[in-house]
Amino acid sequence: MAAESPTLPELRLALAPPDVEAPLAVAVLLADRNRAALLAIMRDGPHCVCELAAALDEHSNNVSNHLARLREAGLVRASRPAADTRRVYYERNEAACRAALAQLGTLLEPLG
Amino acid sequence: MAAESPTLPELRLALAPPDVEAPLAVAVLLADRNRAALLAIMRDGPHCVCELAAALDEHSNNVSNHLARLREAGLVRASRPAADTRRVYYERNEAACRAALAQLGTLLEPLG
DNA sequence: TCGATATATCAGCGGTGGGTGACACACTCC
DNA sequence: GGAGTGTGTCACCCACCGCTGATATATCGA
Repeated sequence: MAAESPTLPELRLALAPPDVEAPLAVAVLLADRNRAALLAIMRDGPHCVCELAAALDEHSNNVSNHLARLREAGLVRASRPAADTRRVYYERNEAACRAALAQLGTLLEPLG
Repeated sequence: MAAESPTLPELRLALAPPDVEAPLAVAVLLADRNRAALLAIMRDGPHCVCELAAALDEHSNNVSNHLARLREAGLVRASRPAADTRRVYYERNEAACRAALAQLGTLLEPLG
């Protein structure tokens, strides 16, 4: 459904829509205030869901839902430590976070 | 509307919701396929709206709208070059793009 | 076992934002 | 001036997504 223009300036080609799926997926994940805040809070170490929910003043089921999204993307890990088996602690996967930032770099950094 | 939990594990405080406005604004901008693709395409230099619209197979008014959003955020610049005063050429503001990536780094990079 | 706490999952609702179409404006060429 | 092209703006519609409430599961203490 493009506006067809028969004569584009100086016939500039290389006009295939670039593949932005990977950086787009990262941006969509970060484009929510609660998910962004969750990642920011967890920079100082692991936290359980109830802590994070209290910090954000949100229902824990909502926070759990956002954490699941981040976990599916690999940005955070969940564990139930032996010292506190009742709670689930989430922590950042720093390697994955670095990789995600690198993906965004494909949009925001200059070419090559 | 938080799930109030009277006894958080080991009284972990510092539970104020962090300020994520700036990186969030960047992420929201990038979290659209057309805007992400626009930034990616413009890495190889300035393009006019009709070129970009053709590349994305989108209506030019829609592309113009997305470019306006990017321009308001400072990520791109618009100009009407003397060689082709009929068209408006958009180019990336690399300094602003670097700054935007740095903002996202506050979410994805380790603390301090 | 029963109750309480913590987390997870899901259907349904409502607000937000992108696409579309109509229109206005700028510029060039005839 | 008038036609054609390129760009910008806006109201409207609709799909998508986050929040909510209900429910299920897990773990521990009494």
